[in-house]
Amino acid sequence: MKLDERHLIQLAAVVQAGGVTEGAAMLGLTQPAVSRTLAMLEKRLGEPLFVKGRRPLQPTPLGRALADHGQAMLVAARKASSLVDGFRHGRTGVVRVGGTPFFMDALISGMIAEFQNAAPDVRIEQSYGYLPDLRAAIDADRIDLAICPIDVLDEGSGMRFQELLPGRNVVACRVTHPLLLKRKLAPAELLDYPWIAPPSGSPLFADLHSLVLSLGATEAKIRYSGGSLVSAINYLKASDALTILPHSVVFAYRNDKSITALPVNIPHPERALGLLRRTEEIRVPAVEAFCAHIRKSFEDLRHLIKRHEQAVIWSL
Amino acid sequence: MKLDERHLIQLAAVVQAGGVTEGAAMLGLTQPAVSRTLAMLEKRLGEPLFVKGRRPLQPTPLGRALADHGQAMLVAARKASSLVDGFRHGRTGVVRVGGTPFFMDALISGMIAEFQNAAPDVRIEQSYGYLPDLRAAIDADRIDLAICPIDVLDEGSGMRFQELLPGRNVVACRVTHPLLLKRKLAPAELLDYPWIAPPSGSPLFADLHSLVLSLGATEAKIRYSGGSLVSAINYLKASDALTILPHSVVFAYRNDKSITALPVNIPHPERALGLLRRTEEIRVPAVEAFCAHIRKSFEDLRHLIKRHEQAVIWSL
DNA sequence: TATTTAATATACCTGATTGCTATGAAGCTC
DNA sequence: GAGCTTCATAGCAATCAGGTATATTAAATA
Repeated sequence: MKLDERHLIQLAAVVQAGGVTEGAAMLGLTQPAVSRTLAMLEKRLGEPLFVKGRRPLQPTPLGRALADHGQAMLVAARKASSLVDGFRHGRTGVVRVGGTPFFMDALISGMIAEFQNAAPDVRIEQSYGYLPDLRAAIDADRIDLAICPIDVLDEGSGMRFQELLPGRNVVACRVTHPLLLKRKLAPAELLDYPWIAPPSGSPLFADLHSLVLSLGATEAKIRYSGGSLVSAINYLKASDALTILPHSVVFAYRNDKSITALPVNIPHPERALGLLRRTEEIRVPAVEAFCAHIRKSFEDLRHLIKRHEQAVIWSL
Repeated sequence: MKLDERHLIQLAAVVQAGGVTEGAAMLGLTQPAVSRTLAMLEKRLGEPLFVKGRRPLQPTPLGRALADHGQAMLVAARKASSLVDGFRHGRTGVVRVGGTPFFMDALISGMIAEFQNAAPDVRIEQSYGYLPDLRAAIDADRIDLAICPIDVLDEGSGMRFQELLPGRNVVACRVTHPLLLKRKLAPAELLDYPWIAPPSGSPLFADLHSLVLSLGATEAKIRYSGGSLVSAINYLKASDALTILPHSVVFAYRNDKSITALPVNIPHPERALGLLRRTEEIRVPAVEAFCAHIRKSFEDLRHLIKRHEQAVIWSL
């Protein structure tokens, strides 16, 4: 016996409300509509759903049992509705974000936490990678967006790039580093200290190479490599080693007061940190909201950096 | 956002089946119908439910989440359907049966067990009472049927009566009772022994009274009263007391070989055990099936009694 | 790469169903 | 029994769900 789901829901509402009129109102329908539905149901079933002639409308056992199933449908329908509403406002869903390890660890993870304070029902699936992998992942729809440094985006790739921060690297060291005591720092002195190599394959690795070249050398004294950001920072804290890091990453650790940037200018890369997405991406509100949050966060970060630097200048 | 339940179910079927065509088939619909439903859904939501251009049809996160809710509705709908089917064949439901204690305990309880061997999903709610209570209970729709002795049913009461067994009482005693040894049993001797009184209010109680009167006395030596059937039987087994019982009840205990009926004729009541129901009862299949089973069981019982008595005659 | 094949989308039509308003019938309350 | 509330019925308009036929698209194969 095939039953119309709508009918069962109306039945459930009536049983729950204890009357046709109220049940109809609960569903935003008129009483005659629901009344007819019940009459049709009874006719089709050949069985009554309510005992006749009792005013506090009393369901038969069958009526009650069917109403229970209708109730299940009703709650499913409600849940589906609220799911859609949540989804539309970006309050629900999944965002798959990929990015380069250092930025993700230093900056993005915290921004994700902030985002989820406002949108707790959006799940974030993070993954790591560098530009080629990330592009492939976006193409294959394994991630919704990537956050990574990028120099130039070839047109027609179906990708959209939005800059978040200009590229700017610094040489990082611990706050007790001897070079910080020098009144005047000769760039060549950098080569006197051991270096931590950024992950191979990362843009930073290439930047380190060109830095070394600009210093007139062919290679630095690489003593440690392969570690994640935390490993590098910890190593940095415990030694006089140097490494190259994005300025924003060092900035993010400013409250630690354990690492800082050397006051030495190094060539900044022709590259900016940015948001990479498909242009013809199906507009997933949660993803939109997340991207908006990330952009907002970086904008705030830019201002913060600017204010911070002015403060430093003032204090000099 | 209001969503049509039917649409969600179709979505669920498609997601589950992994294709529109198969999903449609699963629901007994054609492919275009379901295809259009999905298109409409996507249009209304403003969000895609499936990622385009992939043949092993792949739902978007939203599509999958909505399909889950649709799945819930689908199982509810299936359950409702099977509920109705079960109900129509009397395989599901509740039967509320009232009856006089002795018959219920001695005969009906066993028949209920047999019935449920065939219809395990029908719940039986048993209650006790005598005719006036039972009639009131039927009227108030507290029970679906009553099984009790009844003499005459006034017309126009909205009740229907179906005879199950003719009224026939016997004097019961334990198998080692001294009166059973007597070659010829004078009815007056019955009064020499102590008696167990049936529950006050029961027809049997009235029968005992008229039996005593027919023996020329005004009252028997009542030593025990108020007990249920089991109490009475146990008392009977442990003493030379007598009591009046329906023949069928004593018959039901024949395999116990602990109580029996005295070979003495006593007036049988103008009353028959029967099934009492409302005439305009809404036809609940489970109730119908149960009544049919009860009538069948009593018919079998009648034959059994007849065969049993013939065997007894042969053996004499 | 061209061709075939399977699956999905679209177009169009019909009948059923839903929703409404208006109104009659039936219970409950006092 | 009067008045009030609630349920049932009738009639009507609009929508929608379902069907068949067909175009389009994506996958599979040569």
